[in-house]
Amino acid sequence: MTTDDNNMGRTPTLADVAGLAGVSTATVSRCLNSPDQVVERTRKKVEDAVLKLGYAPNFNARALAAKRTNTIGAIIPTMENAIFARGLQSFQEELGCSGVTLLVASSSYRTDLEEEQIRTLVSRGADGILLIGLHRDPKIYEFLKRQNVPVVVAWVFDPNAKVPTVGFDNFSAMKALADRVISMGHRRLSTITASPQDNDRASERLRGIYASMMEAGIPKTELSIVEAEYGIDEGGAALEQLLCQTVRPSVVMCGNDVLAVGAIAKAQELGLCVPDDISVTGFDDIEIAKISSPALTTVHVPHRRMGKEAAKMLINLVNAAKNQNSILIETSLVVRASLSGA
Amino acid sequence: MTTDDNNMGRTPTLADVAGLAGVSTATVSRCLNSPDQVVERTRKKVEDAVLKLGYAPNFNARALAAKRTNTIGAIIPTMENAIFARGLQSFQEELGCSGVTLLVASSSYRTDLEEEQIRTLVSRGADGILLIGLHRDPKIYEFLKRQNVPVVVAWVFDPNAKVPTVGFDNFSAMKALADRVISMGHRRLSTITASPQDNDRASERLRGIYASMMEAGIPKTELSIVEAEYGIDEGGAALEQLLCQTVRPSVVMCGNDVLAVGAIAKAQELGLCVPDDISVTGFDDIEIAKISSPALTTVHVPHRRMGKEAAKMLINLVNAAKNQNSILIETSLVVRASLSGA
DNA sequence: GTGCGCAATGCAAGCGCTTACATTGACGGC
DNA sequence: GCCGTCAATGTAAGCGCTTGCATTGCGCAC
Repeated sequence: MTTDDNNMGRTPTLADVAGLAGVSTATVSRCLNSPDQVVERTRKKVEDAVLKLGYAPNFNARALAAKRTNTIGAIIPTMENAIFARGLQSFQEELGCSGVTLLVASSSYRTDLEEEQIRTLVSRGADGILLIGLHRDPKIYEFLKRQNVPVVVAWVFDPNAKVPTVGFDNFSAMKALADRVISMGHRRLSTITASPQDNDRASERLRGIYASMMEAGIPKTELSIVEAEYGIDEGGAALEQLLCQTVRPSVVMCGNDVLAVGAIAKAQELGLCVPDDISVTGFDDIEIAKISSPALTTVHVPHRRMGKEAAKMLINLVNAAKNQNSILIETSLVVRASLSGA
Repeated sequence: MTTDDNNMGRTPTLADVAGLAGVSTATVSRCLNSPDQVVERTRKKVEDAVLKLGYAPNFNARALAAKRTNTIGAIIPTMENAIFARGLQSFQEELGCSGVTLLVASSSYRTDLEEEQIRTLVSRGADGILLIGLHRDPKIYEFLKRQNVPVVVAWVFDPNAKVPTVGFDNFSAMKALADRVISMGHRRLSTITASPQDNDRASERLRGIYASMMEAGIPKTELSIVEAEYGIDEGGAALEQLLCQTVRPSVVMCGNDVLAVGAIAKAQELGLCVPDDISVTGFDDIEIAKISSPALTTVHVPHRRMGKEAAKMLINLVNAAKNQNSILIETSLVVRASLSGA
């Protein structure tokens, strides 16, 4: 027994396998990547050697040589709530069907971090990237184009964007909800929203509320706005802030279900009855919307379908590089007990 | 203007930067990795070239040459609920402090998938790996050891395991809860749990319940068990199943808060009053535990601290390779309204 | 002025893999 | 029996980077 061909020291390489199997590295490589090019007998020898050595290919070397990673990256604002997790899960499942691995990073809603992570993903050789929302420094899109990395943007729909989008119309969805709210007699409106600054979903939804108010002839000033990060406790805190104001709003439209559930809990804690004293609405229709008490009026977003479509589109782009048309995901109003007439 | 030194075609490489800056590739590399080895004037030239070219280093090439990726991998059972997400978030934050990137994969609670993903992470050159729970094929641990990739296991505590763990004592935590439940007079017990088959957290917690029953002289048969995947709807379905049995349990101890919230919602839907007709307990103490109505009796797990400690430990292992001692994360009982006397 | 030490830089050998191209040899048609 | 064909395999040139070692040239002590 020699000292170097067996399981001593270094982790085994392609060359080790080739040596053991008595073939060239090229043949081993072919066994791994396109087995049908190799005759049965040879393949068997190679497979035995692989097993015996416990060989695992070095991904980085492979990526370097092949200039392809079969990897797609996604950057989401946060992993901490179910909203993105669910869409991402089906995104991942769909990718998996095509043998593509998903790399996830979360930006904590910070554009600087996001930018850094985009660079990281690119330099890791992601064949494509999924981003949430369109709003970001144009330089990033240039960078991506220059690096030849296709991008799909999800969670928003904009057929005129310079990158394909898979998502819903945040403006119209929220406007539809606001229309309903206003039609039920609400006039003193309020909203708890993520900062619309760097967040086009939030700003579009806000626009939706304003548009609805305008149509109903309600002055803009009738909407009180509190910004909050997404979280149950944050929703509660935001509600308290709203209640401090001179006129108490009759309804609070929350940027998502998590905020809404927090707001409801806090309202109840403060002795208010939802919806009699104050109505609350959410956005997303995640599971807690249904089990909240009172159950949450919200906008249903088919996250899974969105994730799946985004994956398909990205795979197409990676493979064929032909342009893809943006896909509109339809949302729907779900009216439940947390909303009542004013 | 020549055709190849500027921003045409290919993405720029180290050599391009070196050419533009009029230095060697080694110098450029040093500028990027240990700037203090390079004199100011040279560094400036290089930085200008980098900017001008929009150069981004090729991670794979770097990893191949340097045999280090500054990357740590984590495989969690699911991204779909907040339980792991939160621990992972602080894990990531802590890693970020040391300039380490996190790669996340989710195994959907499937051991075969997990194994595959471990191989993927290793072949991607992860410097270390975080795993949830100890229970898995010993071969995997051997593989990891052979590949020289340090591992930390979280969510469980076992000082005798062959790998360091950062977690809590699932057995004792659940036993403490069961002790409380039983001390309140409950005798007809039930539990909704993940399949304890491949899940040591679940099996330990189950053992905890049995241990408590035994101490109280309650026969094992008094515990009805329903297995369910983690999810609100699944919790509801499991509850229905429990209610079909001849004797209705007076308490249902759920494997986590998500199941518990689902069970509560379903019970209420069926016209039962919680806790008067049936008590419900959870595990984890995530945010919804507090806002559920009635609020959930559960076991508080400091997920953030666990994530942070795991990160520190893994970084130590990667750097120094000295053995680390397992860390016990203390849990605590949180008694809220969902549990009452039998 | 000479020589030494040392900081700054360059040279070039890989890292482990893929793949275009070259080589081999078995087989069948003539 | 010869040769063309083609499938199976081998050869070797990179992929873009890091890094040990060699080289350069500067400042200083003498």
